[in-house]
Formats: sequence, C-alpha cells, structure tokens
Amino acid sequence: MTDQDKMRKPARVRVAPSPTGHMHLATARTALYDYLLARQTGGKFVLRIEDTDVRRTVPGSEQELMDGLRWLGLEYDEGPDIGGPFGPYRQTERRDLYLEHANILVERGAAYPCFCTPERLEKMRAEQQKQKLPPHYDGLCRRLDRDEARRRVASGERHVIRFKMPKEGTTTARDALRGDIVIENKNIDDYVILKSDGLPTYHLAAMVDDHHMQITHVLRGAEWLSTFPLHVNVVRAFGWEEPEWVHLSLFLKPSGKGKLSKRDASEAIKDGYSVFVKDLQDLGFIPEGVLNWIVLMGWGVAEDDVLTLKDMVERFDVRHLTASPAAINFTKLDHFNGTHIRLLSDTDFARRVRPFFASQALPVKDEMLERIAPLIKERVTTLDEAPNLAAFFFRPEVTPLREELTPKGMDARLASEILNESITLIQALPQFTAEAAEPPFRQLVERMQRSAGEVFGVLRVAVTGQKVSPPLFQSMEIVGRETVLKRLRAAMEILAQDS
RNA sequence: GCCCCCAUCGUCUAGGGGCCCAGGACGAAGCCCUCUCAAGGCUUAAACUGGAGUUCGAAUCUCCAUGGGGGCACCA
Repeated sequence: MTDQDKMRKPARVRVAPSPTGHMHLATARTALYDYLLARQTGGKFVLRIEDTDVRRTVPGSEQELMDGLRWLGLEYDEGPDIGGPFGPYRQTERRDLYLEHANILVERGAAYPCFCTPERLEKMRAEQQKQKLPPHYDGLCRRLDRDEARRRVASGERHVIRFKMPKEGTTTARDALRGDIVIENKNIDDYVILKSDGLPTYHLAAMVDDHHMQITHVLRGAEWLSTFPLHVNVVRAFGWEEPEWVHLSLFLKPSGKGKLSKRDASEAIKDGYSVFVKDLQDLGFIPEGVLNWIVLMGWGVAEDDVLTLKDMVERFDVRHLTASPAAINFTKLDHFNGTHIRLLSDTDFARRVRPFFASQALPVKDEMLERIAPLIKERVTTLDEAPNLAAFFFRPEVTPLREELTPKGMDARLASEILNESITLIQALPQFTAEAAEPPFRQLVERMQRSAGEVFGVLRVAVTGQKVSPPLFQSMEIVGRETVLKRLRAAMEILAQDS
C-alpha cells in the first residue's frame, strides 16, 4: 500500500443485488471488491436490496444473499436486517423518495410523463425493427404540451415518467478502468425511470440511493456500461456529485464463449461445481477458497497468489482491476480450495467437515475427527470428499472385497499369511502407535521377501476396506488395536471362503 | 441492424516505451519423494490477434482491420 492509498478518504461502497434468485458468483465478487475497498480505507460496506421489480422477486432470496455474504466473511456495516444511518435499505421501502425525485426532474423539464400503452410501444418497436431502425421511443409524449400532460396526470391517467435525453451533443462519462466513454446523445433512448406502478426503474432508484447513501464508489458489472451515459445524465440533472464509477469485467462461461447462462449453471452442478454461492457451500467449498478464486478473476497479482482476506485488504487496488471479461475456471477453484483447506488448523478443519460426516449419518466423535484431520486435510479438495476417505474410522466394521485383498500378484494364501503374521506382530507390540508399529512391519516385509506396497496394500484393504486411504500406520493407530485386530481376522475369514 | 466495451500461454493474469528472446498461477507432461491416494520439491512445453504508423527503440502509444463480449424492456 502506498502512502497515498493510506491517506485515501474512507470509501462508502454498496453491493446492490436484486432478490430474484440464487446469489451468483458475480455478486459475490462485487461484494468482495466493495468490502476490500471499504476495509482498506476505513469506510463502510453497505448492502442494499434492489427489489423494485416486484414480479421477479423470489421469496427467500434476500435471506440467501445475506447468509451468503456472511458465510463468505463479508460482513456488511449497513443493510436491511441490521439497519444503519441511511436506511431503509430495501428499495420498495423507499418509494416515496423516488416519486419525489421523479417529480423534481419533471418540474425541471428533465423528464416527462408518458401515457403510451405497452401495446403501442410494442407496435412501434416492431415497426422500427422492420425498417432496421434502432428501437427507441419515438418521443410522442415528449412533444406533449406540458399543461395538458399535467392535467392528464392529475386526472389519474396511467403513465410512466421518462428521462428526457438531450437529442444533440455527446455525453462523456468517466470509468475508473476505461477512462472517458463518449457517446452521442441521440443513441440513448428516453428511458422509463418511474414505472406505472409508481416504483422506479434501476436508472432512477440506484442514482437516488447512491446519492442519498453517500456512496463514493460504484462498483457494478460491465453490463451497465451501455446505460452508463444515461446514469451520468440523471445524476447531473439533479446537480449531484458523481461517485467514482467502476465497471467490473463480466464472467464468461468456462469455454470463454458468452456469458454465464442458466443452462451453464445446471451443467456445472453436474460436475460438482456451481455459480451459486449456496451450492458451493453445500459442495464442500470453503469461503477462503472461493474468495481467493474470485478475487483473481478481474484482478491480478504478480506472484504469491494464495491470499487471505487480510492479504487482499492490504494489496487490493481498484485501479488495478482488469477491464476484459474472464472465463470462469472451476479447476482453479479446486486448487484454491484445497490450498486453503490445508492452511486450516486441525481443530478448524474438524469443525468444518463435521456436517459432511453428519449428513452421511456417520457416528462422528469430535475427538477422533480432530485426530484424523491432519491425515485427510491434505487429501481433499472439497470438504464433502472427507467422509469417503475417512468413514472407516467411524464405522463399527468395514467390508473389504475379496478381490481387493488379492490384487494381481497376490493369492489368498499369501494374503492370509500376511494378515496372520500381522496379527501376531500387533499383539506383540508394547505400544500400538504408528511409530512403534512401522519398524517391525518393515521387517516383516523383508522376511516375507515381498514389496512394502504389496504387504501394506493387503493390510490397508483389511483395515480400511478401501484401496485408497490415509497413511496406514497412522490410520491403524487411530482406529485402535482391538478394532484393527478384529478387522484383520474378519478379512482372513473372507479369504478363507471359497471364491 | 445500431451503440458501447475488450484483446498477453488452453484458462486467470503480471506488464504503463528500453529492466521482456515476456514473469506468476491453474491445467498438462516428465522426474524426485513414497505403503495407496494426495500433498510437497524440481523441470519442460505453452502467449504479446493482424496491419499500418509514432519513436533510436513498442506487448506497452495512435489509427484501421479482425475477433470476442455486452446492451438496445414499465428487468436489474
């Protein structure tokens, strides 16, 4: 961090999702960048719910948003459930404010009521398409006499409010990553800013709220770039100071072709991935991994790319964000998740995998979970893999397969002999620890003139019921002498049966 | 169709005129370690979209082309 950064004044930033479905990765990333900027400057991170499209609002999604942010560790300072000095933080609860502001614009001649019906607009657009013209509002009500318009509004006629874009000249809007964006005003439509249900559209609501909530930096997706000049015009029509605008790069589907769609979402989940935060949690990803993954999609560091939230706060710089779209790469998520799992303390790891054992109806004991933690920590990329690897620790008995006890180069007689010798050996051990058990077992391998892989392989299958497991001797120690003996004898019985 | 944005290894990226025959990470390949699987260590392959400028010098600046992406709702 440079001295200049340290002296930067506290930023007020907001993440402003719509409660219309599951919390998406892109929302998480915007929230993360917001959070980093706020923490870095000693500012505030605000959650605002943009629920002005009542029809699209999905019950429960607001809660999912809040839960998701907290799960990620992105605690917001102001929001609908915790309040704050600039509330309310749900747009439907601020409707009077928008109405008032729409009226200010109308009075200033910067906006006008429009009485056109949806049917007329649809016909108009169809006609324009046919003539290969840009589908824009034709300005019928823009030309209406103001007094007449006022009378019709007063009489209760159904209408919307449109923003009156200048027909001449250009608008220059400044994006922090792209510099000045210049567009000819005639290319911008007279957008509806207040709908006939009295609720605002994004174009009004977001501008009004960002101003009143004293937002200093607006971080949002690049899909807003095309209406950016409109927004700048709205802000200027009010005479307000503009925030710093930062349009974040879009996420592309893993192939890099096109942005993420609903169908990609269902494809991903089949492979054990998801673009939704809640799913990621259920799939066994940990917040540290997810955060590290998304923070680097749109931002880069020269080296040392394993970052904790604390590291990110220290090193983040909005001006170093990338403007180009990024294809999401789930393999990289695996990598970061595995890396951060290994960074967890045994106690922390045990606490976090617990639910995944519990959901498999395994009788987990916390004490044992913590002992096996170091053994499985480095063998999983997601928490949900842990039960597969370590269920044998908790099961009363395991069921080794005969063919796995006798892989190629091994017959039942030899396998039985190994098991039998092992039983004798284990019984003779003064202490049943990995340390004490390994040397005599190595001697056994030599005596039998087999390879360690062969001998330990048979034992592994007998003790764990698996061909792949954590290290044998440490596993046996945790399973315990009596249980190990019992399992070895059971394996011998399986071998004794005719195949 | 119109408008806007973007362009470095397969992917995410570092790079801001000479430090770059381009660095890191994921993934891939190989080797080492090794009781399985991992983890870890080492190594290798892999990119400046093209063309014109500007300049002593361009991955870096300008223009054009091409490619990719986004938008064109009383959705956000």
